[in-house]
Amino acid sequence: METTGTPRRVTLTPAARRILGAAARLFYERGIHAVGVDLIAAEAGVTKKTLYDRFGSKEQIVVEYLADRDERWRAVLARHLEAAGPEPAARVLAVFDASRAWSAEHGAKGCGMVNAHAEISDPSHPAHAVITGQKQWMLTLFTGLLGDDAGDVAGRIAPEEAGRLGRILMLLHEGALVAHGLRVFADPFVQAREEARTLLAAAGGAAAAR
Amino acid sequence: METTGTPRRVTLTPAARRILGAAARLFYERGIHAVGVDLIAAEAGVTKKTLYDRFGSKEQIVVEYLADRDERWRAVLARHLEAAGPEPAARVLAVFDASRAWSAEHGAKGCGMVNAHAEISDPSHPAHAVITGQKQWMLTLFTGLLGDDAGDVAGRIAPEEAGRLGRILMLLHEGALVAHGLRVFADPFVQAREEARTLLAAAGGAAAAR
DNA sequence: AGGTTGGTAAACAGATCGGTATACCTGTGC
DNA sequence: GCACAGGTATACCGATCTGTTTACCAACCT
Repeated sequence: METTGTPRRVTLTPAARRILGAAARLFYERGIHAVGVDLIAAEAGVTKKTLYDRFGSKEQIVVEYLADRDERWRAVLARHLEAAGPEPAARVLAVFDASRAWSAEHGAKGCGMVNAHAEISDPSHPAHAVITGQKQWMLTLFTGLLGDDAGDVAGRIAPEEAGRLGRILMLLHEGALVAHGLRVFADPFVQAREEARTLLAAAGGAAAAR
Repeated sequence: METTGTPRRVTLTPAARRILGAAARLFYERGIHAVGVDLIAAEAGVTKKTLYDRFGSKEQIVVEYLADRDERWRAVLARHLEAAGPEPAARVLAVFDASRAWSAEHGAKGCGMVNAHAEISDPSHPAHAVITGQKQWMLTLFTGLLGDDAGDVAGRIAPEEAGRLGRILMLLHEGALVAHGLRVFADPFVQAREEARTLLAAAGGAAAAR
């Protein structure tokens, strides 16, 4: 599973790192349009000139923010997947565990990609590809965990069934992100994980019986 | 099922109606912060003075936009529920049908409430209550359709099970809204509806067997 | 010794933001 | 006959927006 994209268009000097850190926090908490570059510079303890020397434009900071957030999420996810072992069911459940841990620390307002998408109308905006890219990647992850990437392990299921089940898992996962961000009810990731477990047990049972 | 809230803080003169219509379209398509009052007034064919005479502030237009969108969604939903008849399972599936129809016409960018929430950081903002109110109402709807509101019809299930299943349906529904808005895959409402049907069949079967 | 890199400090530019003010017009109800 | 509600048209306000400019400084690499 390669970590595609993110060729890092910007050299991350110490100041640039502080800018990106401040921007990430502010963009996520208050929204992209609501945060000005002056505020980002002030919070990073940096002058506006430095900010524009490093990033060139606010738009570029937005792209870098999203790409960086995606990268950090995938790193957290990779750790959970590694700890889960080779069984498809365990690996799928590990995704929900990873999301629960991630959201507890960085997800008080739900999915940063979905939130950014709400503020970006232009589909040709470079951030748009980062956003939809992550969602596509997550869908491929779910279906891949159940099908192709499962290898010859017990619990692997047929491709068409992996596609269908992967999409359902995707819906549960996205729903949990929203429910968490809007505090619809407590512990949505646990709820989603439990449902995923039931689904996998049925599918795995059927696969084992086949 | 009462349509609570929305006491309409504003007298809807013809001009005000055009303002609200233009604001609704622009806010949803481009985001709230990205749209200025000058643009709203211009699109509505109205002067800024009229706009401020009717609504008093942009914030008020935002609140009215969300409350109105919520109201119109509930009207569409009510029609679908009415056509579905008294059986809980049919009524739950009707929610997904309603969302599919609604999203095909007004949902190209996903859930307007979730998108607005992404732009509003202040929890004391009057729009915040409208947003979380709708989500809570939807959760109550799902659990109610399966439990209390089901009356003495066949297919009614135990309260704790209605709560659990209602939350799962909520996750599927929110996930489908996101998947639709970000075009993660085709026809997410159909996918969610199919899964809901499977879940309801299992729960209803268990209830019937009890 | 000297150029390059990564900074600070601070002023500035042009546009746009939400919101207000003044003057004038028109239909309706009493 | 006349006030009033609901408008148009237009100019204006201070604040904030993204982005630029000029001047100076310290560290590092050759």
